[in-house]
Amino acid sequence: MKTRFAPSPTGHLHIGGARTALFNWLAARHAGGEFVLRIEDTDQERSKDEYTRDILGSLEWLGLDHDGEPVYQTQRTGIYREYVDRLLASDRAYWCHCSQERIDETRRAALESKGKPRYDGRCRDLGLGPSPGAAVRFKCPPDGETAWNDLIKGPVTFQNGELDDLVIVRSDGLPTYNMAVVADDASMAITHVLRGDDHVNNTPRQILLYRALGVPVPEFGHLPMILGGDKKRLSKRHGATSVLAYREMGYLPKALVNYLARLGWSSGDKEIFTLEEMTALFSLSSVGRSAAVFNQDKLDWLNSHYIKETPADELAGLVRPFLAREGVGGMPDEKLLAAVETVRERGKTLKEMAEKSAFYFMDRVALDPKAASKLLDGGGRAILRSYLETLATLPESHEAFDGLLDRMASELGIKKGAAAQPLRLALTGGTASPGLYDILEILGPETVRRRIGDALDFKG
RNA sequence: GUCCCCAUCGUCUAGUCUGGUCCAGGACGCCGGCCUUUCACGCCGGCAACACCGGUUCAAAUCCGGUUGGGGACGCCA
Repeated sequence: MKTRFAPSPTGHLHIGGARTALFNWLAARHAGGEFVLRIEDTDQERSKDEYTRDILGSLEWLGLDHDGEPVYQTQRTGIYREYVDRLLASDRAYWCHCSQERIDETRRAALESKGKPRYDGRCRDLGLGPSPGAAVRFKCPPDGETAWNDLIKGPVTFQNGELDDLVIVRSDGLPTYNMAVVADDASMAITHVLRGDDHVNNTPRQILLYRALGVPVPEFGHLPMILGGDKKRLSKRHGATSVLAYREMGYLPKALVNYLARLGWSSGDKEIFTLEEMTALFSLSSVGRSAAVFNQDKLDWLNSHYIKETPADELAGLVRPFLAREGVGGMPDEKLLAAVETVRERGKTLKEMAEKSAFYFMDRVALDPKAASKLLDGGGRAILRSYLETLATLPESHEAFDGLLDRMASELGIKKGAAAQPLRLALTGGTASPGLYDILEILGPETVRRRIGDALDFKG
């Protein structure tokens, strides 16, 4: 088995493309076959190198390695020329001199009369030759039907009469998508073409092209679309769609891959999969046929799961750049590690973890005004002063802090929670945080004293 | 408009091929409780679906037909 992922570098690699790549990768790896990458850059207008880099970087981040070097369509024009010549020579294609205006007009008229917009075949039997501005069209059989057994959808049939004579070489000499894909997949010996559902209606045209060329037709499998919450095809207006945007938001590649795999594919009740497990279990026959709605809550859950599993030192290294974005850095590894551990179960993303742990590393924390006005009244300040006194007598160890809250509460005759909140506010600036004993230990006596002092000085 | 495809909890899905074991299972989310120094984590419990109509059959989520709904495609873009 040989599969390929063939994105066009006209935008960032998005969620849908990533899943297509993943399924191609899984199918190939499961079968011990090859997975190759082909950059479909024949659209001179919109293709950009930065997008190619984005696609390559995204796949690498996801851990989807490809065999061999990526193939670029713009470097294969000789191959296309060869295939087109064969079609021309065998009278399966012809030169078309129709102007863009005439074609547009025909289409407009067809749409107006509620028909299917299609080329009327004016140049089909004119025996025209090449000329500047001319295009080459494929002679589509007017009768009969073209069918295939889709690996995911099952049997699909199209009446050839529905198809028209598609352009296979544009007037600029470059092949169009359908021609290039067929020439490439044929010459690269691709055995299984797995792509988005939006390509089903290209498939009969391509099969016709394969047959006209007299080359083996590969197997086809069309993956259901990924939709947004409104059940419309996932797009920018649904929020982040590019793979790298998810990296920026603090998602782990394992989580994204796991999520994407479960979008359309399943293996019984299993939800958590490593790439290795997916590879072992993957089967196109267990890929669903209906479109799936992208659900970030579930992605978040998976991300939390993988965050919980990540070894401490690795996790600390992953959070560090996010902390830098929060404006803190230069902390010793040991302190970073301890701090990150306290937020490991409190953040759904690396970004959230950084946000929740930044207070450890700031010179001064800004007190949440609402909480301050509520907690730093006379009583609250008295509690803080008690902490100052008590803490001064304590050795700086976690064991020493043990039970501190209980002692303070009984000493002051208040509830444990009431004793904790003013201190939490002073130390972290807010009312929700990791455990106070951990914070006391990580912050150290000097910082603790200073922050309590700052809170006592706070003027609402 | 034409063509193609799809249809189980709010969402992802198991079950559909090989009808009965499914008054439909799991997961996310949601709700309630427990734990608790806050927030989380964790644990326990709960709500929640076979789109509709006909047919076949002793029996249908599962097979057939239709309806409705949804998606996709109709480029010298890919």
